[in-house]
Amino acid sequence: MSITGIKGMNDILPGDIETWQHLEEQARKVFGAFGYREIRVPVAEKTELFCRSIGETTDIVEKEMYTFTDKGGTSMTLRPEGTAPVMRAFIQHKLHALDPISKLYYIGPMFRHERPQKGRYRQFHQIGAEVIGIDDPKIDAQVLAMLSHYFMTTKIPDVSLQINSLGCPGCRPTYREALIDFLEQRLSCLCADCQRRYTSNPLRVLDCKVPGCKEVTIDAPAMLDNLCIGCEAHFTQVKNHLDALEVDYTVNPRMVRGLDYYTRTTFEMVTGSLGAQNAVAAGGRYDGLIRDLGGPELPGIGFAIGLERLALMLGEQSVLPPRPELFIATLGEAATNAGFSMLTRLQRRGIPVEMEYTGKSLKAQLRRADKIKAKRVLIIGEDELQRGMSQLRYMDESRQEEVELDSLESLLSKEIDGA
RNA sequence: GUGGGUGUAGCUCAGUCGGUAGAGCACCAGGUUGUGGCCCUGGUUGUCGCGGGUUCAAUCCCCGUCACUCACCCCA
Repeated sequence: MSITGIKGMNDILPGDIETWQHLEEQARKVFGAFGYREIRVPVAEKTELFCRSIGETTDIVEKEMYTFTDKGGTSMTLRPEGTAPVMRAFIQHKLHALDPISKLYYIGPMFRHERPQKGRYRQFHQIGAEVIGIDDPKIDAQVLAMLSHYFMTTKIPDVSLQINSLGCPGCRPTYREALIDFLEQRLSCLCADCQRRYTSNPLRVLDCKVPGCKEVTIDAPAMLDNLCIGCEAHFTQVKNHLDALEVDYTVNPRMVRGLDYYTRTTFEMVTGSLGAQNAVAAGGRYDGLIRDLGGPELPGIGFAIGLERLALMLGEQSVLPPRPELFIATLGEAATNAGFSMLTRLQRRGIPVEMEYTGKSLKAQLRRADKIKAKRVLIIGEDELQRGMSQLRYMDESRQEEVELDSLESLLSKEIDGA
């Protein structure tokens, strides 16, 4: 039995990779325009970083982390998400001392030991963005405007933005108590999962899909009705700015987050076309995280986009691979050697050129040229070579003309640059 | 961690009410002693996921196992 890859960790092959490159290029372009710069951090961190940031009692920390001890006895973990490592780097290198405002983005793999299914894998990829140092509601709106714009430019179909506010350490505990009181009276009506959630994470009961639970919680107190004055004002302004920027959204008062560090504004980009995995991007504000990790008292907001999910939505092979500008077909050893030199010369000029190396029939060479969708084919035969000529065939138009070998390079350069 | 589905050619799948397998696509060659896409002809490729059981005989039935997949939980 040959060796196979690890469950839930996938290869991205040529043919699919073009879609990924497109998604990444668009992100660099869009995020760059909004003033974000890339940061690269390691895939592994000390385990403690994730325990402290994500929350000890979250599913991620309790059962989904790839944690191991290295030879020096340090407990390390393959990052399950990107925000905590970026904040760690931000604090460690004191980036706030250089500039009070940081806008950062990252692209890379994350790891969670879950049971794989459609759109959910053990190694998955995220594009994330973070803004540190601004708590103005305008930045919340701008982050959402950028996220929406990214989805628009990448032509991801059927997504909608949902927003909510989770309050702050001032108002959330009060609300939580009120919710627990409400649920306590109706505990027997809740599903088994929700009875468990009641103690572990009561807010999650609001997010339950079981019809019975939905019915019970229909009259439950909502976070949005219990925000403190500051959070209330912040959320209102976020909505006003979103309206002004013409960003479409709906308020979903039941949206909850899986990570403990979120405060105030939270949001998800959701779709109906991915089965159970309806979130393709998610994020929110985390005003206490940097301080909790031992850094300065600075607010932050950010999001992460799930690349596998976007690629699934766009469809495999949705982005075509680049076409070779030229395919060199030759007949006879002398012509083949001349063609091989020509091939390398053109490639050094940066022009994508291919040829057939193994002396097959002209028919076979043209078949291959057609298969790889070469735009042109250069045919060099014995007699042409002696006259210093060649046939340049334009495949899409099924026509060809005789050109001097010496003038080919300049001709090609002109045609390709002119296009 | 729990439950369902599926494992036959590189891919998508058919099939044998138990007698060791086929199609389409793909690939290769020829039809055109030097010209692609369409068409025609021919050709290559399989431990029928793995292990055990029943049987004269198992790819097919039974048991186990592994893999993939979807869903629950949770999440990007």
